[in-house]
Amino acid sequence: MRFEKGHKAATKQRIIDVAAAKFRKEGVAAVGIAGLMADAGLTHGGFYAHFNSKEDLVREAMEAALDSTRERMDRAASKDGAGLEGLVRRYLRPAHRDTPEQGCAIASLAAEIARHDISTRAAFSERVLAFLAQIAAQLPPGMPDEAQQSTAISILSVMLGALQLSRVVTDSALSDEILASGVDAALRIAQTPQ
Amino acid sequence: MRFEKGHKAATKQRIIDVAAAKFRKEGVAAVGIAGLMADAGLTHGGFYAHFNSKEDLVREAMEAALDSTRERMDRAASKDGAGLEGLVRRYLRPAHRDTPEQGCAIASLAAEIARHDISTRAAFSERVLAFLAQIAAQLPPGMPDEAQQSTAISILSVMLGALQLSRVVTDSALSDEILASGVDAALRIAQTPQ
DNA sequence: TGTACATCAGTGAACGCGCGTTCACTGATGTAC
DNA sequence: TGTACATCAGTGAACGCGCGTTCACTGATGTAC
Repeated sequence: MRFEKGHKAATKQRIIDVAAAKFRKEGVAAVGIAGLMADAGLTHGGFYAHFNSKEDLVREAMEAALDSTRERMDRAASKDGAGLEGLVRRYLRPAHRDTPEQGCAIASLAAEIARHDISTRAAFSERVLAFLAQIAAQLPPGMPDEAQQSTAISILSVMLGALQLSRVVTDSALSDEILASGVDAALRIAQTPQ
Repeated sequence: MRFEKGHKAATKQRIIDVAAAKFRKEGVAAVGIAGLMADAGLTHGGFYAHFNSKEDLVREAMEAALDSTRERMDRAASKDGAGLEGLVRRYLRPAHRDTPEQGCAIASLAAEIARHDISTRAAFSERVLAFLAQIAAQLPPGMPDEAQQSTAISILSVMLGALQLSRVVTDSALSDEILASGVDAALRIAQTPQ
């Protein structure tokens, strides 16, 4: 063979990683195959040796992005027993707002993915459920199961909404205030009995 | 003149209305000038008699969309003294989830607009502030000003986040649950003292 | 009142460009003899 | 050990198409004489 064993798989992973960053930063529709492949150090023709279509890459890149964000959130919650507060503060910090290319793909892509194929949305949904389970695991003990699910949904909603608002507004003081308000609200939702 | 007085202004308004719906339904990047003009009953060449660029239309259509949504929310809050609960329930009802083309452009377009020109984002910001003021006006009396602003931000965040989540998940029971959880959380945020 | 001309919203061909996708080809390596 | 061939990841030209934008033109009307 021309290439060492595992070379093709490594190339595919590189394309996925580049795509996961570009999609989050620029939006799926704004990213072209040629530019993407160039960023991965390849020419566009080789793309279809790795993926059947752009939509296939969208699904795989979005899965990779969401999995990596969830792992980061897990670490933020575990570190020093920081729990839900650690997770929420990590999610709603300025560094996350300012680096969407490494950030949560729900915040950067949910509205766009909602207009994609059902199969892409299904894969997205699966990851949303994983996020919800992760948040639920950090809730105060003694909460009934349905209340846990509902509370986790509300916390994820406020995190998403606040991150997006903080990214779109042009007043940086307001943007910071949005992040801070999101943290407060998320923690209050976790504490308030249903 | 070939056309009655006000004809050109009416045509421009028609283009804006069509664009406001298409952008919200399909995303800005996915909407082309030619298709847009065809939907307005015109040919694409005439577009630049009304707008300097697509970006100009994006700004105007987004403004129109946000203003109309805010008016609807105002009516929902005023009707029968429904207040904040009326507003939130209207925002997070299945009909809103299912008709993004007539719905809130913050939910459908915030992430995409965050990647646009600063001037488009500034116009967007202005409307976000108007939404926040509108929500603040519905909060229980006696809340300090900063708490009002912070609470309004959190309520808007949870409404946005929940609407987007409800649109992207593929399980319709979960989607309904997300809307219901969003309503609960928004109302609890309004009631909880800071 | 009748004719010539000015106006201008809208038309449609054309511009260069990038899109997603296909495909014949390249060329460095491993394998067969 | 040396040569011929098979493999296959990656290349780059080409496909039809739609993009945003420009521009010479149309043609129905209002105005000037």
